[in-house]
Amino acid sequence: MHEVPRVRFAPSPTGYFHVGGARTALFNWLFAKRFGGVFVLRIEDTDEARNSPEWIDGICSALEWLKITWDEGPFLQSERLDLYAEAAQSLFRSGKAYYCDCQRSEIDERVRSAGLPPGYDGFCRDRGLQSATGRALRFKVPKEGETVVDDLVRGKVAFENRTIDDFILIKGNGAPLFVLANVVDDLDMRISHVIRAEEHLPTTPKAILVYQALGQNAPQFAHVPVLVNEKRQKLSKRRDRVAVEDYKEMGFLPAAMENYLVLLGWSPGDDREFLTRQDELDLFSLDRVGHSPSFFDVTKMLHFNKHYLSLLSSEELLQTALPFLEATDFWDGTPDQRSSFLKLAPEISTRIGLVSEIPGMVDFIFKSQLSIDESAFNSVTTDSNSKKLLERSIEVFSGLEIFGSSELESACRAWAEESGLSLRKLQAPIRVAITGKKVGPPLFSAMEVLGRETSLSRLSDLASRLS
RNA sequence: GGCCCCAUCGUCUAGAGGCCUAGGACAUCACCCUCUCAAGGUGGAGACACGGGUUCAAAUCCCGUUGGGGCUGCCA
Repeated sequence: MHEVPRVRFAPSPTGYFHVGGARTALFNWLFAKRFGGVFVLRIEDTDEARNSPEWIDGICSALEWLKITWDEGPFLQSERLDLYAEAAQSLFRSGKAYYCDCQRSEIDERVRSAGLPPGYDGFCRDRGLQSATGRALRFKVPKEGETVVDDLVRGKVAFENRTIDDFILIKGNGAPLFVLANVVDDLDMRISHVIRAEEHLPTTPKAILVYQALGQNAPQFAHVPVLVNEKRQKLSKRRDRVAVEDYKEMGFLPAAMENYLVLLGWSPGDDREFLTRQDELDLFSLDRVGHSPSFFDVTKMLHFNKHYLSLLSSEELLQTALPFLEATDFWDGTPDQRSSFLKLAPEISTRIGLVSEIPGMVDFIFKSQLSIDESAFNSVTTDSNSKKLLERSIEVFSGLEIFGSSELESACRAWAEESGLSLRKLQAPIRVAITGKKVGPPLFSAMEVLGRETSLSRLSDLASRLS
């Protein structure tokens, strides 16, 4: 490569930022950064009817969340309309494009009665129409020959020109269609590699034809496979859960999402799966991108999330948990609360799959009034020994010099020994009394964090509720 | 309908003619570990869509079939 690559990510702001878009952006970013290149962010908002400016912020913040940074942009196509108009005029003047006043219904009618395949029939191709309001500008596709896309991931893909309709360059309202806008911008922004989803492959010969008509060289293309749902259909905003924002709110870590996404359609070639950003940078290449669509499997992404969660330090876990804690009614972020959280953090990081599970895992420490799960409470009441065990536990724990997890544990083990009960059995009602749940972080650590006074009072609280 | 793409365990994939009795990971099952639950460990089940070629040899190359998907818009 003689020059540093310049790539672009060009989403259209028609909804929440899509996981498929995130993967495309990531591939672009990795490709550019691996070779010291430039990543351009461009917003394709030429269709007024479908775009909404508020989605742009969402796209940018999702990219930032994933640490996919752009070097140039965001450029808005809506602010570059004169550039497209200029290119369109030059195409018209050189006879490479023509004006058309056909309505869709007229075209359909003609095509249907002539028994032609759906598409434009070239009705205005030789009518010599001049520019007028409401008239669209169409590209005059050569009748002969073929246009070859030399794709970096799929190889050469040939399209016969006669199968390509005279497509629209400028709409009747004067706005450009994406093919034109894309070509003009990619030229203007000196884009060297267009890396995008496979769904764009069929429109690529059109773009190439426009480059040729403009007397310019086309960039290199690389079409990466699409992401599909469980029915193997392209992920869609309407029917599938695709918003990056949603996954963030569910409690996925950006590093986990990135690691999962990079493996969708690409692999490093060996058995490694956990990859750091640096690994990805060292290893990513377009020739290792696969050719078939990948199912976006949240279950596997959850596995990556667990892994990255378990890697966090206590302080990091607190930081990532904060937005979720602050949404609860028991967290007020006092130094005491923070230090309690930090003490228990190592015990919870391997017990959660999502950051959003953290509040439910630690609430018992912070709630002044413990609520006991119905099923947990039932499990205690159905065991006739529970009350005795709880009362005895108070005696055992009260005698402790130090209320620490190892002291609590040894005391329980000794008690289990003398009573002939298993530790498993013995701790069950205590756990419910302390945490209000049947499962949770290790009991003795939980009690240590909670402290002697609160622990003992919770034990007697539950004991007194039993007959 | 036309054009184009794709095809290895349920899923993500490794595999670029002999290393394949097809490897790994997720999910799943069993066991171990264990104060609950996780985590971790060990093991099990589980795939080259089909049919023809080419070749001494094919998951790998070619053709076809089947299946899936995308595009076919004055959306991107």
